[in-house]
Amino acid sequence: MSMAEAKQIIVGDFSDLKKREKESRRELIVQVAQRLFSEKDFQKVTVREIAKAAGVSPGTIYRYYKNLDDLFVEIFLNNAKEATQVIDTEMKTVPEPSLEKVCEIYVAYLNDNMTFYQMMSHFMLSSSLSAESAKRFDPIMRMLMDRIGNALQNSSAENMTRVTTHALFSALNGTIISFARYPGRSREETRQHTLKMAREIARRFS
Amino acid sequence: MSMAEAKQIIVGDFSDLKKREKESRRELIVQVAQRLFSEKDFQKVTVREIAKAAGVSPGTIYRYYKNLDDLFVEIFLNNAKEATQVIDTEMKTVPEPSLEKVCEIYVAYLNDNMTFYQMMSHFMLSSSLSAESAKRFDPIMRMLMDRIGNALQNSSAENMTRVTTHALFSALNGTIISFARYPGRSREETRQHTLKMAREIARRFS
Amino acid sequence: MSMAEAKQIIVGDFSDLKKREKESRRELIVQVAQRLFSEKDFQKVTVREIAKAAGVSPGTIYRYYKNLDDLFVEIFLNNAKEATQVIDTEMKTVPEPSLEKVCEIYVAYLNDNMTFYQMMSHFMLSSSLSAESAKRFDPIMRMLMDRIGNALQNSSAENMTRVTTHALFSALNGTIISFARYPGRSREETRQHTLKMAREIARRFS
Amino acid sequence: MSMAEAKQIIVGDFSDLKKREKESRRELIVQVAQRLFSEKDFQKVTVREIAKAAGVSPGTIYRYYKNLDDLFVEIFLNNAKEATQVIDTEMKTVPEPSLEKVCEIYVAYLNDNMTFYQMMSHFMLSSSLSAESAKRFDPIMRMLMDRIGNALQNSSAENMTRVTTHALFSALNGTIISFARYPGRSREETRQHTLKMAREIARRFS
DNA sequence: CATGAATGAGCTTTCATTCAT
DNA sequence: AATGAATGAAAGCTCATTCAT
Repeated sequence: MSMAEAKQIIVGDFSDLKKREKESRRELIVQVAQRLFSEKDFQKVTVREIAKAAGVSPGTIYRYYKNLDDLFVEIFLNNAKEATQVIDTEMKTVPEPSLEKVCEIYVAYLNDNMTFYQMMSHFMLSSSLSAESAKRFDPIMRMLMDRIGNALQNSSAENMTRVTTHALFSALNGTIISFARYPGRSREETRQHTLKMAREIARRFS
Repeated sequence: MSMAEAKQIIVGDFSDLKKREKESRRELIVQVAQRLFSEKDFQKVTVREIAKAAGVSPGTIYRYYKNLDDLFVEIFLNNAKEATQVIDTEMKTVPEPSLEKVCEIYVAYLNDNMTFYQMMSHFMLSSSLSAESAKRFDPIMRMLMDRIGNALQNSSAENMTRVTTHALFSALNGTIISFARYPGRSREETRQHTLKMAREIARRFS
Repeated sequence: MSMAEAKQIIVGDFSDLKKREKESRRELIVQVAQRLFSEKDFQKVTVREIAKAAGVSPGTIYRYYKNLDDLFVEIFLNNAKEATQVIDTEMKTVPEPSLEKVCEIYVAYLNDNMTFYQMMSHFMLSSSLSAESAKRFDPIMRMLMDRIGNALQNSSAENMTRVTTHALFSALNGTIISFARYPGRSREETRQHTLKMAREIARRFS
Repeated sequence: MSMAEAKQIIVGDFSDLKKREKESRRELIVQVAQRLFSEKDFQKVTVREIAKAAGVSPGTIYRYYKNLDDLFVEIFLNNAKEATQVIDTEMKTVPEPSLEKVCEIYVAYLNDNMTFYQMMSHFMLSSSLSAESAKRFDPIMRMLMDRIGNALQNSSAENMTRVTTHALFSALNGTIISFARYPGRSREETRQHTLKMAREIARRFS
C-alpha cells in the first residue's frame, strides 16, 4: 500500500466519520433534548442547555431546525412513532391481545414520557403550528390512533366508528391529567392509578 | 323630584359606582386576565398586558396577588367553581337528567373555556404549586368531580368506585386534547366533535 | 363642677393623650426603624416595613419625614448623641479615666450599633445630603469627636492639634471595617478583635 | 514596501485590533464600570448604564459576569492589586522609604479611588459574598496589608504583631470616612486633610 | 458548516412616594 | 392628621436568535 493509498483510506475513513457524525448530529440533538425534557418541563429547556448537552454550539441547532418549535415538533413526532412501535412490539409478546392490554401499554408509555403528553397539549391547544408542521402531524398521529382503533374493533362484534376510536384515544390521554393531584403520591403510585383508569376505560369500550 | 334629590341619587350612584369599582378591582383584574387568556396561551400573557387592559398599573396587580401564579390559581379555581355551577344550573332545566347530559355540559364548558383546560394541564403536570395553593385546589376539584360522580352513580344500578368516577372525569378532559387537530375545522365543528365524543364516553360508562 | 367643665377636662385629657401620642409617634417611628436596622442592612429596610412595624401607614411616615433619607439622618444623629452620652456615662464609672478606656467605649458602641457605622459611611461618602441636613450634622459630630479629643488632650502633656483628634477619631472608625473579614469568627470574636485594635491605637496616640 | 505588504500590515493591525478588542472586552467593561463608579455611588450604577457606556448590550455583561456582584468583586480585587502595585512602584522612587511615605501613598490611592473604599465597606460589612468570592478575597487583601505591615516592621526596632499591622491598616482606611464632612472644602483640600491624618497616624505607629 | 459572542426586547417584581378620602 | 391604595419608573436578569469569523 502506497502512502497515497493509505492517506486515501485514512482520509476516507475520517471523512466518513465526519459525514456520519454530521448525519447523526441531528439525531444526537433530538436525543439530548428528549433526555433534558424528561428531567424538566419541556417549556423550560433552553436552546443553550440543549446545545451544551449535545456538545454543539447554539448556532448549530439552527442549522437543523428553523426554530425551537420545529425541534419540539420533531421530538413529538418521534415520540408518537415510538409509542406506535412500543404498542406493536409489546402486543407480540402477549398471548391473548386484548383492548385492555393495548390501553395499558399506551398509558404506560405516557407515564414514562410525560413530555410527550405535555407536547401534545401544547400543540393541540396552541395554534402556533406552521402549516408545514401541521401536515407532518396527521399521518403519524393517525398511525398511533389506528393501533387503538384496531384493538377496539377486535374487541367487539359491533362496528366501531371513527368517533368511538377517537373518544377512546382521547379518554386514555385524559388519564394523565390526574397526575400530580393526589399529593403525597409517589410516581409509581400515580402510574398505578392511571393504569387502573386505563383498564376501566378499556373495559367500558369493549 | 327636586334637584337636591336628583343630585343625591346621582352622587349616591357615582359614589356607589366608585366603591363597587374599588371593591371589585380584584374581580376586574381576574376578568380582564381571563379575557386575555382566551386570546392567547395563558402562559404568554404578561403582567403588563393585564395591567394595561385593566387600566391599572403593574404594581396594582401585586396588591391583589402575591405573584402571577397566584392570579392563575385564582382564575383556575373560579373556573372550576363556575363549571360546577353551570352543571347544577343546566341540569335543573333538563326534564330527564342523564349521565350523557352531564358529560355534554361539562365538555361544552371546556370548549368555551379553553384556558381552564390549559391551566388544569399546567397545574396538574407541573409541581410548582405552593403548598398553600395546593390546599385550595382539592376541595374545589373534588366538588366538580363529584357532579360527574353522582350522575354516574345515578345512571347505573351497580356501585361505582372512585376509580371509575376518576376515569370518566379524566376521559372527558381528554376529549379537549383533540381540539385543533382537524385542520380546517371551524371552532363549531370541533365543538360538535368533542361533544360527540363526550356522549360516546358517557354511553360507555352508563 | 358643671357639665361643661367636666367635658373640658375629659376632652382635655383626651386631647392631651392624643397630643402625647402624636408627639411620640415620631419617636416611635425612629425607634422601630432603629430596631429594624439592627436586624438587617439599613439600605434594605423599606418604608412599608417601618410603617407596619410602627403600626402606622406608609403615608404617615411622610408626615414626619420629607423622605427616607431624612429619617436616616435623624436616626444617625440620634445614634451620635447616644454615643456621646454613653461615653460620658461610662467614663463616670471608671476610677482612672484613660484614653484607652474612651476608645474602647466608642468602638464597643460601634460594634453594638453597626448601623451607625454604615450610615456614617453612607452619609460621608455620598454627597446626597440636603443643605439642611448637613447643617444639623456638624455640631453633633463635633460633640462626639470632642469626647475623643478631650481624652486625648488629657492623656498627654503636649498640645494636641485638631488634626490629631481627627486622625484618632478616624482611626477608631476604621477598626470596624475589619468586621467580617476573618471568616468563621463569631460576632464576639470580631468584637474582641476590634477592641484590641482600639487599645493599640489609643496607646499609640497617648 | 509593496501594496501587498502594506495591506498585510493594515489587515493585520485591524485584525489585531479586533482581536484585542474582543479579548479586552471584559477589561473594557471593568474600566467603564469603574469610571461610572467614580461619578456616583457604585450601588446606584445599573447594568444598563454600564452596558450603554461600554457600547455593548446588557446581555453582554452577563457573558463575562454571573451577576452584578461578580463584577463588583472583580473591580474591587483589581483595585486592591493596583494599590499594592502602586505602593511597590512608588516606594522604589523614594530615596528614604519610611512608614509615613507608605501610609501617604495608600491614603492617596484611597482618595483617588473612592469606589475602592466604598466597596471595601460594602463587602466587609455585608455578608453577601459568595463562598467562591470570599476565597479570592483574602490572599489579595493580605498582600496589600502586608505592604503596610512590612513598612511598619522596618520603621521600628520592636517586633510588631499582627494586631498592630491590622490596627494601622484599619486606621488608614478610617481616614477616608471624614471625606465630605467639611462642607465647602474642595476635593483637593479633603485630600490634603486625609494625607495629614495619614502622616499623623504613621508617626504614632513608628 | 460550525461557532459562540453578541444582541436587545422583554420579563417579573419592588418600592419610595403621592393623594383622594 | 392619618390612611393605604395606587402609581410607574426602574431594576436585574434571561434567552431565542443572528451573523461575522
